[in-house]
Amino acid sequence: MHITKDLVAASATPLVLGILAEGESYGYAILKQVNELSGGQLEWTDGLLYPLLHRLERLGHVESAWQTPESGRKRKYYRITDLGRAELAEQRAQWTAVVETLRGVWNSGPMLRPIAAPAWGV
Amino acid sequence: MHITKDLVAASATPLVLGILAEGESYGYAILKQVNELSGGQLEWTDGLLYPLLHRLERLGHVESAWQTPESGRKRKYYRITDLGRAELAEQRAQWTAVVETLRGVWNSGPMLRPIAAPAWGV
DNA sequence: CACGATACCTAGAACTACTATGCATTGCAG
DNA sequence: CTGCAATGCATAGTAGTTCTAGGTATCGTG
Repeated sequence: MHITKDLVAASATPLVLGILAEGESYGYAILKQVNELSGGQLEWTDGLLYPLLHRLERLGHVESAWQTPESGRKRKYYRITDLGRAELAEQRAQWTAVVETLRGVWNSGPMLRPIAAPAWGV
Repeated sequence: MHITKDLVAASATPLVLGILAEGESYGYAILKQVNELSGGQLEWTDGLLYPLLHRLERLGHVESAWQTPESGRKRKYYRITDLGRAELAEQRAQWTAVVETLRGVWNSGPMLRPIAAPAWGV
């Protein structure tokens, strides 16, 4: 299953903030995590993630710091800020609202009768 | 609560297909329905909806036909096609997958420990 | 010492969506 | 009987964003 561009875009920010809410991490690791975590359905590229991280930092939702492990390359670790946590909560609320609306439509709730249902082709 | 542009974009197609899956309708009515249905949270404009309907028609997901009611203006009624129903099912599956992934992150499932959790600021 | 994996970054083309505007009809308030 | 709000549909063009493609560099391993 290939996931729509729009859906990928809409879920990117809450996913990253959600992951960082559990602990610091860095770009490459986040990438692997998301790709595995979704069973390969969300095919993120680094070209998607890095600009997003930069944007989140510019907005003050995350902070970053370089770290050089004993062995291996330098990594830029990201940490969520209080503002970021607030944003995450906001995003969760929005997702909940939209999912509720969709569920309403998909379950054909009684409030969803069409306003007019004329015979087709008259 | 103002809903993100991305989220609006991602939910627009499944919402419209979902509404039309319950019966024919026309632009203006769909607009009112969505705005009310979401408690005013999804603020759709006609400039968003009409191009979307045209696109869905171009893709063969919906069909349209003009109708003139006894009283009132002419309306262009839209009806979902078999292809559209297939697309709707596909979209539902995608939404489910993404929502599941998000839920996993938000609930801090045990599989979501960060790969490395170094002391910050070292 | 070469190659695959790790790790990060960005310019610019390619695409897309939203604003603003336009048109036409109907029904109701004044 | 007139003028305005609501109904109803449509699109051009800009303003914006996103993805592709490429670039840099280090490390571990065969």
